[in-house]
Amino acid sequence: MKNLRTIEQCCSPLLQEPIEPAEAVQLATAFKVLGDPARLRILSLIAAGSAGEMCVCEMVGPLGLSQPTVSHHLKVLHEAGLLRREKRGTWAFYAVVPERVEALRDALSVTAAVPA
Amino acid sequence: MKNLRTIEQCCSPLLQEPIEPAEAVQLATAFKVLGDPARLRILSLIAAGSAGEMCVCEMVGPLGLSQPTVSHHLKVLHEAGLLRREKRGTWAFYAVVPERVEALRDALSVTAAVPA
DNA sequence: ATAGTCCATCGACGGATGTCAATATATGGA
DNA sequence: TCCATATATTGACATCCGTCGATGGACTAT
Repeated sequence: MKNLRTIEQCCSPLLQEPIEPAEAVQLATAFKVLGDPARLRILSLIAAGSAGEMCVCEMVGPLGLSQPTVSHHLKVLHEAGLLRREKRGTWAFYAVVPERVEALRDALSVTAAVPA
Repeated sequence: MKNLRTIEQCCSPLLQEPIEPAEAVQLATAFKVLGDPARLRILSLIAAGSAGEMCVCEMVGPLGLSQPTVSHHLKVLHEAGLLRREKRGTWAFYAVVPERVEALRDALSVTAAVPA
């Protein structure tokens, strides 16, 4: 698990221009993070919730996984830049970083993107 | 490697509605396919090429991988519905299935999608 | 028929990954 | 200070995955 901080510049649309080997590694690393059911459920759990954020203790039950396992997945998602972490008291609250998800989404664009 | 044929109905936007555990498995299986540099490069190589399709012998060189390895990745991409295969003579031509890529792209939508 | 080319499959190997129990760390309250 | 709660880390385990060499199967041309 390296190079997770430098994925920021990634995600040119791989179906439109030939992708560089190095960029392929970056993108693949990001998609690999999404390639686990537990992590997708964590993202959905947080994003579809009403608060926009969620503490770890609220996730363990619904996910049906042990607390260390949930903590592990949260770390992976956080290091991939997909989750923001805020510690308040003993609790750790996690929120989705939408721009990060959008960036990965844009990499899968088939037609040219509309400028913002 | 199972359930690769039934991913067709997948991909409701996971950040907007809570995702079902079974659907999370389907989606994760699909993203896992994208979570490899070689497979991303294969998709890009074919899609960014001028013909829209490419035979295996044209990929081995640029990818710098052995022919069995390339064949393995092509199989994975094909079973995931991301590549279409057509055999002509001794050659096997592969083409990207854009709708499949779009479907995965839509799963990462943050805002509601515009109906076609 | 024989040889050659293209592609897929098999078997094996090393490394990565998801999971949990046990433990550590930190924060807040009695 | 001491205990309880919340989270992170460690260590271990089984499984999965990417890779290659060797082989097999199909088609073409000579």
